[in-house]
Amino acid sequence: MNIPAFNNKDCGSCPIRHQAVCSRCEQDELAVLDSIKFYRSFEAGQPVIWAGDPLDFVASVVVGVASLSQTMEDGRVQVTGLLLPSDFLGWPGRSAAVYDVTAVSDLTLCCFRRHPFEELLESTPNIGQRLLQMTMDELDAARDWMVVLGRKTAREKIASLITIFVRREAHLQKVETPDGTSFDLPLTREAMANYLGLTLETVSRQISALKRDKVILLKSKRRIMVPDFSKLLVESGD
Amino acid sequence: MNIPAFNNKDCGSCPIRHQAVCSRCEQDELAVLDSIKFYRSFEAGQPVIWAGDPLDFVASVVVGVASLSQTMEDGRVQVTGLLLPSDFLGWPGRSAAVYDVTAVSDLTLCCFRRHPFEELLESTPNIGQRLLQMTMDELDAARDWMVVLGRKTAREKIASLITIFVRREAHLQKVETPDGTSFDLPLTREAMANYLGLTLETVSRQISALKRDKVILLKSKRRIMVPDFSKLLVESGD
DNA sequence: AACGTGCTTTGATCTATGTCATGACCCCTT
DNA sequence: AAGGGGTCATGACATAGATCAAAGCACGTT
Repeated sequence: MNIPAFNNKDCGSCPIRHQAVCSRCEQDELAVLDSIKFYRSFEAGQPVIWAGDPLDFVASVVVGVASLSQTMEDGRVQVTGLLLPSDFLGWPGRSAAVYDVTAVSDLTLCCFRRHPFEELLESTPNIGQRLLQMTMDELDAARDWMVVLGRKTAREKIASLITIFVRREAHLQKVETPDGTSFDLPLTREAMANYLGLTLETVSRQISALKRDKVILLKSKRRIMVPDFSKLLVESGD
Repeated sequence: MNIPAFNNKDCGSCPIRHQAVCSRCEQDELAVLDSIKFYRSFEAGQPVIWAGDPLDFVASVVVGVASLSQTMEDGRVQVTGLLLPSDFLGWPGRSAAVYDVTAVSDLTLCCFRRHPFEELLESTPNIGQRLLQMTMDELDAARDWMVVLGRKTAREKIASLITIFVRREAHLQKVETPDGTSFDLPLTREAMANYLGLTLETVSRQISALKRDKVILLKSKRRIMVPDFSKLLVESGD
């Protein structure tokens, strides 16, 4: 039981300082945010909050991946969002979580107490305007994902998911061409299935098929290498 | 070629005055908005804008229904959003449309020139804050729809879509219980299919099945009556 | 009244993906 | 080394929904 530590509590050297909801803030605004912030960490697999539970903070993802999901009465699960570093988590104006939130990998959140944060949204335009921008981007991403869920084949779905991880990895490594990028899948086959609207067996079969067709190379069950990104893009259907 | 007219250009008696992006505005703020606004109307079936085309306004839907959609290279289409009266259309901060926008029924938009509107977002908190609230609600709605696309059966999808229309109709008529609500489907079978990630044949078959099972009654191919809303909800899977 | 067009329904058949079942692999504990 | 839990791969089979095809219906036009 090792809770991942995050010891760097200084905004000045925060890894998401210039992408997160606080990115437009000046020193004085940052000081106010600092007074209502605290960090929380979660182990991979642990729940952050369940839908309907009271939630008195909002947060930025600092390190790791979180998922938003909904579960139907009979147990069917759909993941409706992946939150990567700098993404915003929370529902200003609501006192309870709307969706289940789970730490997919080890996760560190920079949390802000909800009430004072809501006051800052009214009083500090740089925060509200940045959050509006981020929320509109998330909405476009959600709409793009609907095409994946509604119209793509299983193979295209898997390829689409892998492109997300490749792009993220290339971005993190500041590489301009993503050819040859390799990385660890942060999701289990089951979690991928729940994000893609498939079963885990189909996910497994399609990954095997992409491997057989040399679109991806598997160094281990989790570690993937993409030799030719454009080939992957063709397989993803867009 | 009869473009639907909308002659009421006075915000004071605008039907969406208290739900739209302008809902929090005071008289003086409304006067500024008024100076950058104009109305546009579209016939059912007409395109409003294509993805990628330059778009120099944002808008509120005043009357009618618009759809957002994406088309894949091989022609597969996914509708990623329905915009009903008071919903916001547009991409502040972007000079081009992100998705195809189509008038599903006869449609009237209250348009604001984009550049001055963006300035208002900076200078008039009541507008930016309302837009943030609306965008977060849209994002939650998009995530709810992902469950429909990813995890529901064809029958559940149809039932889910009908509940949306029933709720809207009951809301418009200010009826508290939606039992017995009747209304015209604003979408063709094909448009429903594109929203639900199905083919039009499957849509047609499932509507026939729900009719056979007395979940819905069809007065004509388009006009629907829902005798027992709770029965419909059960069929929708949530 | 006849015709054409867009929308819808329905039938027959096919297929991608789900379901069920088994075994492999890997890592941790004893 | 043996056992056990979590994860993953793969085969055999079932089925929901897609595809292909035909025809019905509601219209506006000639």
